[in-house]
Amino acid sequence: MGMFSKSAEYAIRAVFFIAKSSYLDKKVGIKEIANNIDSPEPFLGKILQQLSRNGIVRSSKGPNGGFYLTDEEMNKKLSEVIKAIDGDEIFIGCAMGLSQCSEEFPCPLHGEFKAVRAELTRILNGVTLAKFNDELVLGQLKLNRSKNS
Amino acid sequence: MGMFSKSAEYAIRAVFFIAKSSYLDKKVGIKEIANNIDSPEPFLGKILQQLSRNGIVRSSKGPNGGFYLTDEEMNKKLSEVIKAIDGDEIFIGCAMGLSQCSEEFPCPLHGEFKAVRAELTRILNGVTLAKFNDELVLGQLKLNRSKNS
DNA sequence: ATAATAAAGGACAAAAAAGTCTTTTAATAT
DNA sequence: ATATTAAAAGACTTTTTTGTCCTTTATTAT
Repeated sequence: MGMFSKSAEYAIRAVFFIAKSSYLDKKVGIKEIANNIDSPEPFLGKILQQLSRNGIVRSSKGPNGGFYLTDEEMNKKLSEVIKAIDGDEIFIGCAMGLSQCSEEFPCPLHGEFKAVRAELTRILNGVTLAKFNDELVLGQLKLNRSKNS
Repeated sequence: MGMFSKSAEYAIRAVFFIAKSSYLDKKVGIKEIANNIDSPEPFLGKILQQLSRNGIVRSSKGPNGGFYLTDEEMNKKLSEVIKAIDGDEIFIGCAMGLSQCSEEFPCPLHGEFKAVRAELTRILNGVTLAKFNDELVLGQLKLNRSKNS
């Protein structure tokens, strides 16, 4: 695995895609999202449910329904997206997996990993969903695996 | 999960413990390691096998056998331990899981995550197994979950 | 009201990670 | 040589993660 779980990776891509659509006041369905971010459709459904329950995205049922973001969600940090899916272990946990590791009783790597976690936190707190929308809307960035740039 | 897999966490703790024993020219068996780092004994065996195959630790069979490190292994970087178990995805992979993400065709988070990965790499390359031995041998650091400091 | 649409929810299946058990191989002490 | 010790190897089980499918609920257009 990479830095995050597969679910969290899908979540990030999905949220960016929804943000892009919301920019045009357009709700998007699971199918369209899945097609655009290369994710299995039913599995993505589960992830979107979680994001919805955690207030990261909004949804409406029925015809013309789908997922969307309001200004409120646009200002969510990427760290909140990650936490909604993977929890906060990556932000606070001990690198060696020692539950009793703390400032008071630091593990051998505690000091070193503080820097890594701080950098990770700083960056993921600094990125809001709105922040990338311009680039995404301009088409300079892509969320899927298509070959042609 | 945290930053690394459970297996990698056990591996780091085990390698530090073996380093500490090797400092005293003492080989250690799976059972003793497992007891001291809070890991399931047979599972740890598998992990030590992998570390051995990858040249991170040495082992000898038979009476008075066990795991140990020579000066050569003492100079291994922590990043090599992680890579032996988890592979190198965490050091090179795209945060969003996009396989085609690259310098040329960066994903929306590419630039931001470069900094995180660089910091992670810098730290894990900077830590050799020998480096922590003094502290460990002096007993200032611990590798298990025991309550009394 | 009714039909159509789309997310929510729950039960299930497959794959991967984590963990266990037993047998084999290599080393060493007697 | 033989018994003993300890890692290596392989087969297996459990748990977690990932992924699928089917039914229900809510919304909207007619």
